[in-house]
Amino acid sequence: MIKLTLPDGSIKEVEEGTRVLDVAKAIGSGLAKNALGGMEDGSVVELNHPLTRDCRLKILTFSDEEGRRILRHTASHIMAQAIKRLFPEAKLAIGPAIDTGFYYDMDIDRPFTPEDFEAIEAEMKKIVNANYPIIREVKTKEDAAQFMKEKDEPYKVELIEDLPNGETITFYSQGEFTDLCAGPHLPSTGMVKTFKLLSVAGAYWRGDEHNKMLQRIYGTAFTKQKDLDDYINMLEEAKKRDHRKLGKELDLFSIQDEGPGFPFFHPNGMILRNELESFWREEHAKRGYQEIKTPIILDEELWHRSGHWDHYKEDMYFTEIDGATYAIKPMNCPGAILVYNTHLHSYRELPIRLAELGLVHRHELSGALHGLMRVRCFTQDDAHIFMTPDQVKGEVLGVIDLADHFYNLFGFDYNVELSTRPENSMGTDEQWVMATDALKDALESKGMDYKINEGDGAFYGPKIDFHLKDSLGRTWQCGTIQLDFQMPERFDLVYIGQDGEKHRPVMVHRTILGSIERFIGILTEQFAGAFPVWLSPLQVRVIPITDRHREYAESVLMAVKDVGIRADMDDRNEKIGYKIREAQVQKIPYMLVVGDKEAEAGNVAVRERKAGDIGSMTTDDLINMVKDRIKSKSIE
RNA sequence: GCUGAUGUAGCUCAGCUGGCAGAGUAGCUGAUUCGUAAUCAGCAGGUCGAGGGUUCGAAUCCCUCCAUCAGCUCCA
Repeated sequence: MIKLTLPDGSIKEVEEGTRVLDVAKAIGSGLAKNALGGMEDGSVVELNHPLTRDCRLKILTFSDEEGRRILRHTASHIMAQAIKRLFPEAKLAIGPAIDTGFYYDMDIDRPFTPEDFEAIEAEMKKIVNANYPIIREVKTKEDAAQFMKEKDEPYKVELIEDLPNGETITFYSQGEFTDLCAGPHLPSTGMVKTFKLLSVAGAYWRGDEHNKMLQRIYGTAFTKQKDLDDYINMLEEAKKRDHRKLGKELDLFSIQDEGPGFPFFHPNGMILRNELESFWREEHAKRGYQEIKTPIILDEELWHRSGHWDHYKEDMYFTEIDGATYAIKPMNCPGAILVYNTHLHSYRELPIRLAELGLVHRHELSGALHGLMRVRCFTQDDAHIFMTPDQVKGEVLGVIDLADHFYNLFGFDYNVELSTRPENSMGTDEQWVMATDALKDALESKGMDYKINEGDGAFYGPKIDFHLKDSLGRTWQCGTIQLDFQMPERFDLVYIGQDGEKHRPVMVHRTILGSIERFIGILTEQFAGAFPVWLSPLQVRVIPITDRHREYAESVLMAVKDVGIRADMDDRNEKIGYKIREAQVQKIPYMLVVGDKEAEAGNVAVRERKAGDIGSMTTDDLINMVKDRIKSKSIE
């Protein structure tokens, strides 16, 4: 007998060799029905896995991330099997589960169309109904390679050949279909009840743009039809929150054929943007930042000195002035450095925090452009902090706190990544280790969870990145903290220390919002266009019921505008429902309906965009309520 | 940049195997003066993304380019 410790702490004794599924059955038939796999001492195992030692065991269901992955991985095999039946010439590459479903990469000359999905799904249904047992098998590397050569699956052969020698190589078979796969899988194809193919797109073999482009079919799978329906519904809802759609509807910005990736901000968008920027300025002034502004076009020679020429030229735009070449800045750092170098600095002045809302231009690939999220010109809420080496930790912690402050204000969830030394970077290994450890140390002393992104740092130093989610859950880098020992060296930055000698300062590049444009995109999706009152382009709309109330409405409007609230009046000759609907569609936070009753009592009938009609109050009370909301930056 | 899809009125979209370019909505004009998500009528609105080709005839078929969307790659 062996002892299993279950998640609730209870201990279950079973015979050695008992399968995970049998344990689930012994616990309860409901659990057995929902079981998709097991977690044995922290590693994922299949339902058919025999337990041979004392362990901690958890039965995985669809509510576990790992459980979902097992289901969806099996679904991807079923899809591959169906495609091989319909298109035997398709060559299989890889087919993993992902957070929202699964995909399989195939090499086939004929492009898949969404119309093919129906046929593939129908074939998948047959495979599910046939309920083939899924059988695991181990082969030696030689046998495995031989097997896939015979099947004429070149991508699989390549995968096998890249595995270390002596590795056990597992295969999974269901019916006539056998695939190289590490597993785990469900015990049979009949357990994949609900699935749907979603899209097809190109993907490079092994993610390398020099390799052949394969076709990737995305799908998803659930245990219940309702969950699938909810997921499809969620995708529909997310489309309504898309900042590109809302940006047009709310007249915030536009992107035109005349300037791909170069957004135009409209009056409404500028109000929001200016509010955001003035808040940003206040918060930075409070924390000892000084604001600067540096030119957009600077001599090419500067970019040779900074290292951008060697490491970033491909992403830069250039222009010519009086026969000399100038670069359009892709980053603000060299400008900030030139400002620093206009004086000799004392250690007493450090840290010097030079902030800049700097407009940068970068040549992004045309296919990468995405609304305001990825553009070719954007305003970084940049700052460069010049400091002594022993001030680094304190400064980095200060920036982490500031980022947290901003993100919390909007109720954003964010995740943190630490990016290490990339290829084609400047400096010595020692400098990189030192810089990377300093950032790690700061994160750990904050007790923050973070993911390491190997080789993803800037060319001059490692970085901490803050990622925010859009309406579809895709993440976008916003804040960043980059530690730099290189530029101070290259520009011979110095400060005079206590000893009267010259010393080399350390430099931090950092953003909080990242790019104002991207941040506005994220904000739009987070609030589905119903911005917090303080950011709303229009905060109050006065709506007289008929012409005869116009005069009173005018006096209300004047009173509201007088205290600095952004307000207008809809005195068109339309029915009240029509005007309300329009204001509602524009997501105006407060609608003030005024008719006979209000004019007589000196009141306003208040409709809030989310709560609806919240009753009558005096104009003064309304003004105070709105002012409080604005002042507190309430997100409701 | 790559793979695939898409591009028709300000916006959302219809337009079949090639045969007079449409709807809803927004806009303008008039009527209606109305109590919390769409009042009625009329008018106007187009180089069918751009350029080339096939054809008696092209929004529709072919080619090239541009832009957008999804994904890959890349990145704030």
